Amino acid sequence: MAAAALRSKARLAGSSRAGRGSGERWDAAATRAALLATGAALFAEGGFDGVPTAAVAARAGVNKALISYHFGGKRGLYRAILASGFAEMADRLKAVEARGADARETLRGLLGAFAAVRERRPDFPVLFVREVLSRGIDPAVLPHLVEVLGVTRRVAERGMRDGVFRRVDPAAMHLALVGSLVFFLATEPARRRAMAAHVLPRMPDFPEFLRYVEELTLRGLAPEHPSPARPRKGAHA
Amino acid sequence: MAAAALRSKARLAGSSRAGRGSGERWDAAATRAALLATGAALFAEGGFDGVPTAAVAARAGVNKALISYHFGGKRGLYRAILASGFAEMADRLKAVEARGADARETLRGLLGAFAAVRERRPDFPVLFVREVLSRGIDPAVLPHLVEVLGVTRRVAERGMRDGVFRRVDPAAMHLALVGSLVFFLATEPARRRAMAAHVLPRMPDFPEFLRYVEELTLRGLAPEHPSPARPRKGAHA
DNA sequence: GTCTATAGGCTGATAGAC
DNA sequence: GTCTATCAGCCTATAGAC
Repeated sequence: MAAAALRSKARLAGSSRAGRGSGERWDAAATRAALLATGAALFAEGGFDGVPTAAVAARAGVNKALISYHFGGKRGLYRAILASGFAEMADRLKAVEARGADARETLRGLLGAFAAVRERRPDFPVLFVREVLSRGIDPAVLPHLVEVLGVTRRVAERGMRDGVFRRVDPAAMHLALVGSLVFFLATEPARRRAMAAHVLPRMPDFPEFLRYVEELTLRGLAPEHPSPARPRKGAHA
Repeated sequence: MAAAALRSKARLAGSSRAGRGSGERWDAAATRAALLATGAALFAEGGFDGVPTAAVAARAGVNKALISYHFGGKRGLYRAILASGFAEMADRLKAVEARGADARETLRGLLGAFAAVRERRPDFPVLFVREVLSRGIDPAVLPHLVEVLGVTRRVAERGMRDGVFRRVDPAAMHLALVGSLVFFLATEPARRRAMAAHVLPRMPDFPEFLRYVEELTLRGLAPEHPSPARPRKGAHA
């Protein structure tokens, strides 16, 4: 997690930075990437107010002053971290939606997208919860939130239209789904620690939990009768 | 929310404080109560690190130094707030369990207990989430958490034994249920603000959401066949 | 772009009078 | 039990050298 490691990682994923003169070819981009990555990890653990900029800079192997230089201050860094996480989340969900599968299959895909995000950005769920707990949602992330809401709303509506879901409030479905997943992920570190210390019994890991939520939701949303709403056409299962 | 109001509120709910000499009869208890109430509200909004002790003291109408005197410092006050909230939550859930109704009815009762806690302590859900997000769960609240976990686990097991729930992991059921409810409540303030600013569409209020979760869970947990496991006895609905 | 040094603000805790 | 006054520590931001 030292400067070198983070910087070379950033270099590999470098955002199209063509070579320059001598020693400083990808330094700026690497600095930013290191600060974003370290900031995500530390802010997730301690919250915005709980982490000094010195800690972020040190663990990123970067000078304190560069936070102000590149992000305009601590708050700016925090915003940048959030925005990038939300953007990725929204993009993935929209990609699943674009596949155009039926409602049940799309819903499964959305759960899979959650798993993918968790894989790539394990800190994001915690940051997400912290943000939505805070006084006001950052104006920069709100559009992404609205997009996500739109995706799940459309799945719900499509499912109801096609007769594979019973009549429910799409927003309630969204909140229940997102809430249980995000809560699970956000509290996973604490749960893991408690289990390691044997103060909590064994609890499911994320794949197991995902399966439970998927099953519960698909069963819980199933219409009363095998296939009622679709114009007409005999039962199909 | 000034000193006077909080103190008299505390006096009414005073914890068996017999009269004393002259002016200071219930002052100490009232001071503690005011600090606990104000602290809960402010820490919920801003988090532990986000709220100065001066702010808590001022809004409680109490002197800053009394936080150290009565609670041994800021952290001590925070702990006391958490502990009392968790204790009430655990007590309510156990009371529902003690009613001894069948699993489905008990599950409904547990959801009702959530609603009751939210009524009496609107800040608790947020504090709960913040706590479980933090580095380590406070040793003082952990026992309560384990108790809560035990209650839902027993409901799940009983439901499965009686054949009214299909076979699921009780811990997964617990996490999905608690997660969606707590997430809803913890994010309600932010959602409300966003809806007032017309940047979010209308979303369900808590009673509506509770009904959705109850319905989803009971349907989603229902066994495949009307009444399979219970020794024998024809279908019952 | 990066780094050092430092300014300036705020915070939690306490000593000691009442 | 309550209050005033004060202090030592930490934290963010920036000026200016390289």
